[in-house]
Amino acid sequence: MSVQERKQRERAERERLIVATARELAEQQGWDAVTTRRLAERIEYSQPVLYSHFRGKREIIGAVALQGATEMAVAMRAATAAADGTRGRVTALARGYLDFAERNPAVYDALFQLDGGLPYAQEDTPEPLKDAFAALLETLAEVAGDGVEPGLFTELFWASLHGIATLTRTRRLPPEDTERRVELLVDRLAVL
Amino acid sequence: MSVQERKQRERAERERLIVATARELAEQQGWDAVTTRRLAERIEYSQPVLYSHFRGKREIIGAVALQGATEMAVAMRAATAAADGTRGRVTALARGYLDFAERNPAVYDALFQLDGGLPYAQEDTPEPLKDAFAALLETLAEVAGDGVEPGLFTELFWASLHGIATLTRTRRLPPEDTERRVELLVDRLAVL
DNA sequence: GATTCGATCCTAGCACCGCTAGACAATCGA
DNA sequence: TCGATTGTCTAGCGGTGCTAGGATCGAATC
Repeated sequence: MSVQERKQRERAERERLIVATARELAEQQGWDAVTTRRLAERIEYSQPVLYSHFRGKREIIGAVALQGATEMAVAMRAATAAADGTRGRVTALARGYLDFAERNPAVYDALFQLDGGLPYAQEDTPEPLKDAFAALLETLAEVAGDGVEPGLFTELFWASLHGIATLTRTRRLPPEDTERRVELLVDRLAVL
Repeated sequence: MSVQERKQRERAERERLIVATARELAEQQGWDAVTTRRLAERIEYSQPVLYSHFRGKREIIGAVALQGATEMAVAMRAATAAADGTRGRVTALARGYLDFAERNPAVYDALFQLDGGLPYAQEDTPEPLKDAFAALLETLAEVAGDGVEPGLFTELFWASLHGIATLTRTRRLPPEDTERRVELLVDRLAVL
């Protein structure tokens, strides 16, 4: 029994190593640089080992996304907890979101740009994803306004942040005005 | 002279064929399916011919993007022209934008998701891109509100639409509520 | 303690990718 | 008619994601 348990532990450890290495490589050099060969070399195993843990590259992206979702939820809750007042919390949330996206571009891509094979906005959506959305909802529900579903409002607010984050990072929006855009967004969208 | 002119014409014609074929293939099967081999086969030339017109695949994406920007500007102006009242025009603009994105996903990707090697938000930004932004600005300037730069407001509105468009297409937002999101967006962001 | 047997891992290879060097043919100007 | 230039192609480079099949190793059995 104990031998099997040890093997299982080692296997789980190796899986964590794969995900961590993929994430690290992606943050350092972008997801294009995360090839199965390079990844295999870094974890000091051969390529096929990756396929004994994940169906393919897509699933590895998905694993990074799930890890990222948990961290993102933590980051957003920490940002809002440190802020005062309704308006302050909403602004802090928006900044926290964009900050996370800027600091963890590869994770953000895994979550919201790339195909990680994860189901979103469904019943079988993984818990970390639901929780990240919940973290947004918690703060935004109180500024949705009368007669507006908090969920719908959160989706819209999220979409706006997502647009800012992605367009800014791909240099389609000049980065220097981000703060003003955030303030305008909060001012207009939120009912304070 | 006339011989050279004919050759030049034929060359230009072939370039149009490449761009049109790339776009068609991308809309049919996605950009991943647009490989230089397949593209070459479809235009009935060998692969290297592509490289006598474009530096590489990236530039082909850029060419599709420019074509798409022109069409998008036309589509948005048409949408607003057919609408009545300030609010009607803004709503029509938003719908027109999302409609274009949904109907031309590959072109939309070339414009706003993929790397086509084009400079955005700069002095040397190609005219079609500037004009597409101008088409947004024309309608949105009048609802920016007092003391808010129309350009900044347009960027934010655009980012929100972009977020809705991309998150919806990748199934991260349920598509059935798009119309309600648009109405909420217009209601809140625009100063009517 | 030797031997079987199953799990584990690696080598080698598939078909495909973007891109390019160099051979070849067609066309042009002298 | 001949050389030079232009245009196009074949073939190939190093890379990709992924997998088949063989080697190896350790645990369990005799």
